[in-house]
Amino acid sequence: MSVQFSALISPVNCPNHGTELDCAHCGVRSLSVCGALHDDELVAFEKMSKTISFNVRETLFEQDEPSECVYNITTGSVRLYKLLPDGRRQIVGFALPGDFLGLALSERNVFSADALTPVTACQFSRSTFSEMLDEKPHLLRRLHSIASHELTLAQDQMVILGRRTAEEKVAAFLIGLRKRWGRVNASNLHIPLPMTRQDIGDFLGLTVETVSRMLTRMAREKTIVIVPDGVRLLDVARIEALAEC
Amino acid sequence: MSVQFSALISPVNCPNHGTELDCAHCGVRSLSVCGALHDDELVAFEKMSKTISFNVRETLFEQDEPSECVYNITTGSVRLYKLLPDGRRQIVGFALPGDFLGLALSERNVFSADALTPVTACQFSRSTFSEMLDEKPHLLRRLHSIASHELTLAQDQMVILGRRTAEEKVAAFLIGLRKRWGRVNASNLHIPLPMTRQDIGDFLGLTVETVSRMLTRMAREKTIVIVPDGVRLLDVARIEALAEC
DNA sequence: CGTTGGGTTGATCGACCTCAATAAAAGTGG
DNA sequence: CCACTTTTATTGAGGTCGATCAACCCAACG
Repeated sequence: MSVQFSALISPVNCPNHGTELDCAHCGVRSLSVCGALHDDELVAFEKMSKTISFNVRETLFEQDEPSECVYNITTGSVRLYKLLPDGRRQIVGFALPGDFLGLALSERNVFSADALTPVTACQFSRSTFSEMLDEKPHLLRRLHSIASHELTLAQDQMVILGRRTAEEKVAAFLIGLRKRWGRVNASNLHIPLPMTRQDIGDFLGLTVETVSRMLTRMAREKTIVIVPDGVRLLDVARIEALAEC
Repeated sequence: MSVQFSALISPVNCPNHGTELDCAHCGVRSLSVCGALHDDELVAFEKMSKTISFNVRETLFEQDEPSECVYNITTGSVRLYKLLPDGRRQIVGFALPGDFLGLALSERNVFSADALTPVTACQFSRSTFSEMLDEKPHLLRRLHSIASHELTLAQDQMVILGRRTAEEKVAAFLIGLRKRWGRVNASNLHIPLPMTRQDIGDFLGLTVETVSRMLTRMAREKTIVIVPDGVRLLDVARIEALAEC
């Protein structure tokens, strides 16, 4: 992981020298917006982008601030959240490699984003990106398809938040993450959890303690094993039954 | 209301005779996808659509069924919901006049939709509509902008579901509806509630009883008045404070 | 080696749910 | 127009799931 990471952030040292090499060899291209582009378009596309990296806990952008850029995550994970004035927090999603941030193309950011792990991303000026959408309808089509998918996921999350028990929430969370990691990473029984228990709680509408208790319970019942930085699923069928029902 | 309604459903009696009159005089055009079209495009657009009406409780489409059509609501309200196998229900939204159903353009419906009141809508074949998007990038752009907005609303709803108290949920619900009715209907202190208390509960992750109790409490404290088919806001600032915080 | 930030575990509390009864409203058919 | 049923809304009493509060563990780190 650390090897892969340092290899991928190397372009950061010369951010204005976008070479063809990056996009052509990008592991997440097929998953991303860029997957919609032909090889020749990709060269122009790459010139408009800048590889950028963030350290752990570093902020990509903040809620309500003017939205200057959009991002395509290449490595690492990002948490996306909204804060209430009194400090309550709702995490609206976790961005993984291949995910696009800035779908709304709105004047101001509708949530905050910060890095859970070291992160690399392709950064585009929002206005440049928006102009590109007017020139390349198939890119817009792709973006719309991604946004629709996100909307569907958000609606699934509404079911989880509104109508499921703590145990079902945690099970659904694990199943959802497993599916998403599966797009990036073949191993699908080990689920990396780069976020804290607090983050999971703020995503599921639970407290840290409840998340911890549910995970320990599942571990006690041999449904999962808690490992450093994640969990390993032992009884996928059981977790899916909890999540689906 | 009943007069307006019967006037608007008249085209239903001759569904294949879309006349220019409808779109040109449509009260919600500027709010809808169709707002993106020029007058000349509108004629072609209209030919592809069919005015359709639904009675109270009638189903527009059901979750997981193949998605044949997309709809643009012209009058009435629709509830959109997901069911869990054990009967628990999460309402993911209410569609009002001007709202578009079928943003995802997916093969199968991701939620069910049925009419809360008599409803009229413009119906398009999904495939026809999708082809039209390829020909008219500005229509796609409009659709994407609507989808992004819906995504933002869904994320706001996640905050409500995950991190707010029962009273705040009901307050946020009223404020949200007020804003949306304001686009259709100028009167903004009277808020029509075409849905039942059960529906509101299933939207907010509460039970009927809790919704009823919160509304009665707000009425007792002179924040609102409960009227037939809706509420009237007395102290908007107070409700907004509850919703915002 | 003290400090700090996660994570776990236990005891208690309370917001909301559940269950039950009643009231009010809306259909329905004569 | 009125009995009758059905649906929706309200209100109360009591129970419970997850929150809160508090203690403790452990690993990372200067």
